[in-house]
Amino acid sequence: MSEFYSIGQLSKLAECKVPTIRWYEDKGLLPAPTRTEGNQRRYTKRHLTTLRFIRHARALGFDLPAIEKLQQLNGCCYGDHIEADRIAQEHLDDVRNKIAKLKAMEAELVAMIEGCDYEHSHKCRILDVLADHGLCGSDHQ
Amino acid sequence: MSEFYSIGQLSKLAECKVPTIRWYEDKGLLPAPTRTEGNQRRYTKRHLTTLRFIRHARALGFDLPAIEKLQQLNGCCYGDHIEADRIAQEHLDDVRNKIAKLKAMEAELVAMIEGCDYEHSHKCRILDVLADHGLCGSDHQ
DNA sequence: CTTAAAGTCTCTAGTGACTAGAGGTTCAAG
DNA sequence: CTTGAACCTCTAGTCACTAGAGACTTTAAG
Repeated sequence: MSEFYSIGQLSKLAECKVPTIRWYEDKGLLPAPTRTEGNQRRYTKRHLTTLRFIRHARALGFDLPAIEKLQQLNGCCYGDHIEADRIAQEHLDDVRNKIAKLKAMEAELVAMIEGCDYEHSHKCRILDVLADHGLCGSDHQ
Repeated sequence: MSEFYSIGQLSKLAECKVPTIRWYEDKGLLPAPTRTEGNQRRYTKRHLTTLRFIRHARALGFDLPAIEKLQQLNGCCYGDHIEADRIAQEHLDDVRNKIAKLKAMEAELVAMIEGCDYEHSHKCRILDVLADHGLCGSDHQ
């Protein structure tokens, strides 16, 4: 078994685009790998694990600074566990806030679209509502 | 009643920051107002109406190209109504997609946080799950 | 061994919708 | 007339990438 992956191989294995890998290295999330004599990157299994960690955390919506903090915790002591929990909980709150906002948007959009009875009124409620916040029910920001 | 607003007054009336107003003008969403001899902007009620339309549409999550299209519809003919409806519906689908994705994230975050029983296992499930996608249930991207 | 194709390198610029700041000018009140 | 708030333009920064240019390296076929 060959020990090294090129950036393209790593890209396929981790389902992460090549420029994104380089970008993570640039930002310090993925350690710089060794290079060939011709200056091309050669990665190890460890890099693959790290990259998968990053991608998984991204898929869950963590931002890069949070991921960097999570990486520094290795989970072997109680403090690490508490801190990981705090970061995850904070992010969960964030996600829930976003959901709430989007649901408010959704409700208002539905009301707007369904309330539009052009056939009868010959006025488009969608454009009316947009023009006048007073015409819509909720107090979105 | 004075006919004109300064950019600061408009800002307060429309609850929109001053640089944002200038930026909308730059992007062609808000018509360029007249200027004083000293080159300061002077807005009319019409500008206020337009700016409120933009802000309301933004609050509902429409992006600027969509808002520009909506502005060009005045709602007085059937075609306008159909088009406004199409744009709104498309955006609603978008919003619902985002909600679905966030809910998937939420579920997985909750599972991760609640499944973390550090007291017993002395391993932090949060970090474990992030390191290995296989440990989590869903097929988020 | 040569050659061609595919892969890789660095660097810059663009995305969306603003926001922040520098450095200078104008307005309105007293 | 002075002062200070508001205004002007322009540039750069945000986030997490993505796209592209132009040059170099690696790999597989012949």
